[in-house]
Amino acid sequence: MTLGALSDRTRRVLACLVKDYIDSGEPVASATLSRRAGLAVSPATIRNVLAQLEDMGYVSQPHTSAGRVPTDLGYRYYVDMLLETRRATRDASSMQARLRSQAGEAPLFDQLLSSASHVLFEVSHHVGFAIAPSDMHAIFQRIEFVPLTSSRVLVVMVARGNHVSQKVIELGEAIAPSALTQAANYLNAEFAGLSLDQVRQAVLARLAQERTLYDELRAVALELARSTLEGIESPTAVFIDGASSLADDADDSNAVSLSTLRTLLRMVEEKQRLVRLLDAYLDGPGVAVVIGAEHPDPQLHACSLVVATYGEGARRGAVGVIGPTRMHYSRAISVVDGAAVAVARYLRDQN
Amino acid sequence: MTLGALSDRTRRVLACLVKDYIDSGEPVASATLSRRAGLAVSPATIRNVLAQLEDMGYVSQPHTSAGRVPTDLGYRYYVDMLLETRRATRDASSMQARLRSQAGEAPLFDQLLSSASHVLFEVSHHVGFAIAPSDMHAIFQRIEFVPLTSSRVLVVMVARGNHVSQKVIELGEAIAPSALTQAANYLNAEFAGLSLDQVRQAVLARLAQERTLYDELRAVALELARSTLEGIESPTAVFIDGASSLADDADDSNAVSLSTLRTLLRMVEEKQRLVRLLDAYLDGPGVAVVIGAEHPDPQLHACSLVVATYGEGARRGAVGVIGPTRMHYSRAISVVDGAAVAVARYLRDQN
DNA sequence: GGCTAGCAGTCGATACGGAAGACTGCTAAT
DNA sequence: ATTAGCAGTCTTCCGTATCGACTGCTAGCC
Repeated sequence: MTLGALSDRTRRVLACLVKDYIDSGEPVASATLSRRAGLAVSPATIRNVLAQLEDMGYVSQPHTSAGRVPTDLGYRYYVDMLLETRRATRDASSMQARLRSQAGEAPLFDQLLSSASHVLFEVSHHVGFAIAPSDMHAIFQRIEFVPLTSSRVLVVMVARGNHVSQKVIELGEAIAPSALTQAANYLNAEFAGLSLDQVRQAVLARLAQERTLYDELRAVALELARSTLEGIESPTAVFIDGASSLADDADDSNAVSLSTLRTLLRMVEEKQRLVRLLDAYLDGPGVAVVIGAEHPDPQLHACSLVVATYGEGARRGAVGVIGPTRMHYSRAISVVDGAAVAVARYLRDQN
Repeated sequence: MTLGALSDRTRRVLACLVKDYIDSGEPVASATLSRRAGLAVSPATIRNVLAQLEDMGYVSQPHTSAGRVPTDLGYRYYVDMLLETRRATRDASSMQARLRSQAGEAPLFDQLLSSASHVLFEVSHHVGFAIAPSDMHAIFQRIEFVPLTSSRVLVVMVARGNHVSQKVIELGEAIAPSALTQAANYLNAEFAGLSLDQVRQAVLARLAQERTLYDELRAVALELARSTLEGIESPTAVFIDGASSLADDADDSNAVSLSTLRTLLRMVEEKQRLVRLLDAYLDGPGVAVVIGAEHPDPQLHACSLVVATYGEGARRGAVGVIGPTRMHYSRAISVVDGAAVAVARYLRDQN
């Protein structure tokens, strides 16, 4: 469906209708459009146009004597128009400023993402989220062992981009603090610069090779590294803010029903569901919009998703907004785009 | 209001009415009570009793020809009966088992609390939460500095009870990794065993005294410690789970309205509000229940709160459940009590 | 051919009324 | 003190009537 398939006038009518409906939430009448679309034609003419648009599936009537409401396809057309015109006018600087004032000067990566979800919420008035890249492909920078008790160790692992993760390891036997320091030194010297995935493979390979354990220090270090990296891939870090906006959406009877509200709240809790959901959508760079019935999950047919990726290759994460299909798309798109750019810039600056 | 002010029969009628209403959500009729209360009296007699209870403010009628519904005062009486009989029959072991299977073998303190909020939600089907004690009174155990760049340092601080906090510090000038290690050694040797509050005061005092800086190493260490402890008191860690249950409560028209749902969702986001709320209620040990209009905030008049503290003195935190006034109190009370005991036991076991 | 004025037609929203059903409160009897 | 019986009250549910907001269509106009 190319953008040129509709006449210029028809397009303007559709755009005006969608905008009006997004603002008011009420079905839009032909008289209203005749007044506001700036086309100097009578309501009757608009009605003819609307009848065409309805045939093509862009708008629909809740009932015979009501105005028109955009269908998901109508929203889609409108959003595609927005995305088309937007390419020229990106402006990430205001978003970046907001993000900085929210996150502070030297945020950890997690703090940055958390702030991003918050700002996305504040600006869009919908649920905002930010998803970290999978840990597996993070670049190993440093590991540190902090003794808690004689046989229990806190591992702090730093990956490039101020990405910190921590874990407690229970050891079979007591281990001296000095041995821990040496182990950390060994691992830091040996593996810095590799991805966590590569580190894990390398560690396993060496453990298999040097089964003879002629060097006890090295054996301990490798064993510690193995335990640390053991379950690292499973949970992707996800930050969500603005669930309270869903209550506002549920107020409008024609926005979000209680059952979709429940679904969304569940998703906010069980964040990995959101990750799985996004995996299906993310391919190219730039902002993607998924509208209503375009979702595979029927529970989400009342929702739209605006999402953009940041980072490159395997080190890719996403930020975005979830709201009712009747969403202020132009604002959502620009804020999500801005956030993605700002996060990408952060990662680049942290070399 | 002592528990004895009502005759035995009247009390049984009230208890049965509350239980029935909690189960069904419908106003309870005199005929129903006559059947179920096990009192072998006719509905007419029950009606007389109900009229008394209504005069005393324990029950009310939604309208003239409806059954009775407990008032907040009625719930209060019922809950006080529960708390009275419960003292004997505490059983925290099943809760502890659940918690362990959720949190794993060697959880960080934060992980434990997060799991606690989750289990509270799962068992009670209402919003579960867990609040950490204020950081200020945590016992300093160990500090570690991890260099990120030449002038940026990641601080990892461990407090007793597997309580880890981290922060990035931006330094004015470059600092050598070896200096960081020495600084950490110095601080660990000097301050282990003090509360963070005490550490901070000691650090400030020494910085003021030794303004001459004759020992550069020590000056650097103290400065690092100062930066680390600078903003430590502000946010108390709060873990909340089960916001999606609010959607279920909002289904029942007579449970929670959309506006209180909004208020609660806001509280889930802005977690510090919950902390402030609780500060008002927590005094003694054991389970406390706040019902409906007993809340100072009118927005919460449709909600009840079941909460218990763990820990002692200044190192005290809380766990609990929030739900509609029509809540399954007996289950909520026992699960909250169990969780508090389990968390307290964890802290004790971590020496 | 495209545009528009006018008009009949459709459907939701609102208000009203009456019947059914669920309990209660009261009274009088036990 | 308890209870059976009954009148009274209020919600809920349905059907009907009216009002108002739009549309679709047709006929006429540029």
